[in-house]
Amino acid sequence: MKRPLAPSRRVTIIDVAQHAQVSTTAVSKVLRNAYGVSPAMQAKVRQAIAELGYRPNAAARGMRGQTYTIGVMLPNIINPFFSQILDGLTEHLASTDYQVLLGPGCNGEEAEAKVTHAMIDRSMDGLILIAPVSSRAHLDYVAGTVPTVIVGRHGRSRAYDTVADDDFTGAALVVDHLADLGHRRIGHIDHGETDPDRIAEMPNAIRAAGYRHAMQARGLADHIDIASTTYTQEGGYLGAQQLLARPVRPTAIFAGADIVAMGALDAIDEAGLRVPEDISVAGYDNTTFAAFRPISLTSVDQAGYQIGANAARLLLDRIVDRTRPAAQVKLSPTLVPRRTTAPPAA
Amino acid sequence: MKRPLAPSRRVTIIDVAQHAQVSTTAVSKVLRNAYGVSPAMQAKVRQAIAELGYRPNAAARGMRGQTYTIGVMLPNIINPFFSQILDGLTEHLASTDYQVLLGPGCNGEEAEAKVTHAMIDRSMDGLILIAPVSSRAHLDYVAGTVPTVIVGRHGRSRAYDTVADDDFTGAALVVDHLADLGHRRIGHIDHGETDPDRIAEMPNAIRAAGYRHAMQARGLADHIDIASTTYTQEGGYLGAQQLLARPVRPTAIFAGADIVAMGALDAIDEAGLRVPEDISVAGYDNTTFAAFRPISLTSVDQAGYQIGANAARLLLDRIVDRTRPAAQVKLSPTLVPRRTTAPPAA
DNA sequence: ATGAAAGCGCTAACAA
DNA sequence: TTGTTAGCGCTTTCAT
Repeated sequence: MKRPLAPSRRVTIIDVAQHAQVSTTAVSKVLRNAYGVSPAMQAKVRQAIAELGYRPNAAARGMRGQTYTIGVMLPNIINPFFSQILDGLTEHLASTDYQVLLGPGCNGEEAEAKVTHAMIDRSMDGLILIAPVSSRAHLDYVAGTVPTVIVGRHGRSRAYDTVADDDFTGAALVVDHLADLGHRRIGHIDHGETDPDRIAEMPNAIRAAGYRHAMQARGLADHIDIASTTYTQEGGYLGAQQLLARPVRPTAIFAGADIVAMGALDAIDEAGLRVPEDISVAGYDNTTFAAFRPISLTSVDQAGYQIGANAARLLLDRIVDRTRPAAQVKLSPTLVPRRTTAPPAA
Repeated sequence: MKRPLAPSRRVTIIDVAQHAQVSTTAVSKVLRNAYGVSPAMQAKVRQAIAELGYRPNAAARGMRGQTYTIGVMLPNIINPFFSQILDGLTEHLASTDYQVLLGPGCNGEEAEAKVTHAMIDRSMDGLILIAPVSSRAHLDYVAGTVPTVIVGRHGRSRAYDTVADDDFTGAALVVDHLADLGHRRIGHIDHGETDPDRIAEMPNAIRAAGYRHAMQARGLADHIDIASTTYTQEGGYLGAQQLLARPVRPTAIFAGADIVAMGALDAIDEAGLRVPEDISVAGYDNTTFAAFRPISLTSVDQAGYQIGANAARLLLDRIVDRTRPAAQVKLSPTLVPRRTTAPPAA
């Protein structure tokens, strides 16, 4: 650690300029790969930067130009699906000058507002909001203030781009898989939604709609049976209890999320039933634990990595041109059959 | 969204000052709860702030004073243990003016350096580094630049505070649990470490040392058997394969992390053995999935929430007084027995 | 208790 | 192509 002994004042653009015998403007231009710098100048400046170990002060840059920071808001950090999105994002941004910073575990509109405001206050160059629950009004406000991409929500807006997996099709994949196995009484555990905006936009609502539609398409309209709880383990437990208490029990349960399926397994085990012999169970999200051998849960894999990569691409585009028309990217999920689904007992 | 039709320039401290008929200095003081403002001034300014919907520009604040931002570096976002730490952190910081931003999924020294630099470049007021793998030199450099707390690493330094769980004791909890059940041949799967600094500081190395020590303390020194791989599912798989191939097989495996235990279960299942009838398995971290019914893994719970809360407290202290002596907080883990451990076959 | 004014490090407009 | 200069929005002396 070679450092001057002086009370280490941080190296500034002025130090670099003096060291390289050029103007600060020149240094600034080199930093931003801006137009109008001779190769000789480039070399001189880069060398000075390296020699002094200079790093630009992001706050100062932010006062005039960009901060080279992209904010990503996540609903929580435990869902591995988000981790995949993040991988796609960071990998796509790795070759750029942008740094990704995450807004931590928020749930509910208030927390989301706090995080989005914090990011705007910090002059971030662009925002990626993953599965936000905020109102349309808030999303429009955010997108009106800073380039924004919304991930995992189906509503479209002129103000922001969206990237989402096709949850409607994903639900159909599950229904078809179970129906192909011979199931007819296929129940669904849903995350209940009452707000009309949300019913139109939130993935959980789309999955429920996809379930209904697919059941009809398979001629199983009479067997549509939804337990409306929440996308939590507890919700899965309660939802499965409801479904198991029906006069005629379903032979398969489509849980709207893997974590919901975990709760369902609890209830099924408590009821003394076996999976998949007595009842099949499928989840959604293909979370890491779905693949663990003792669980081996049939699930739907969202193209997390691609979602992230697309979001990054759209955001960079929009930072360059804030006026281009909003884009909607929809990606296709795939079914991952495992050992929790099997033909129904004869 | 009532906003002026003008190309919405952001409200600044000058707008507030004019609106409240006071100086910008006064507004600044109110913002920072600084000394020397009359109640009347307070009221006037606060009202103006509310009426204009003013929010301070963090970049501008950072140029002279604080950014009110705390950076948290996480090794990855999928480990639920980190999520608990984060809960403790954010809850402790919720009542303050500080905003937490996360540095995303890094693995390896290079990525850690990138994130820590990015946080320093953005003038963050304090950093919390969770389970960093960087060299002591880099940690000292970071801590010398900005108030820093290191979480989950056992080395101490004058430059930074540390918060860690007592992995040595945690490993003993597992060994004692298994020995109490009657096991003698207890194998361990380790994340191999060669660097001397790391062997002294990294949790995995401490766990291995704790395992050795506890085995000796129970008079089982002859049965110490470590498969040195990595803390991954793959590492667990390979490690268990090694242990199962011994001339005399262990009756219990202590995996250094829950994810490692998942890999071990794969290998055990492949070998046609049952858990816990033929072999017991214990993990470490008490990750969310350990509690899922099909897994039900005996594990060690680290006091994640407390770790986070302590880290936040120490950091705030240090931001106030950068010269106070460094503190080391060590918290106690607890064993969570579940269904993967049982007495050995007779 | 209050305010005027300097300046943090950088970028952008403009001059040369 | 290069350099000069004026701020960006805030905090911090330092007067008053």
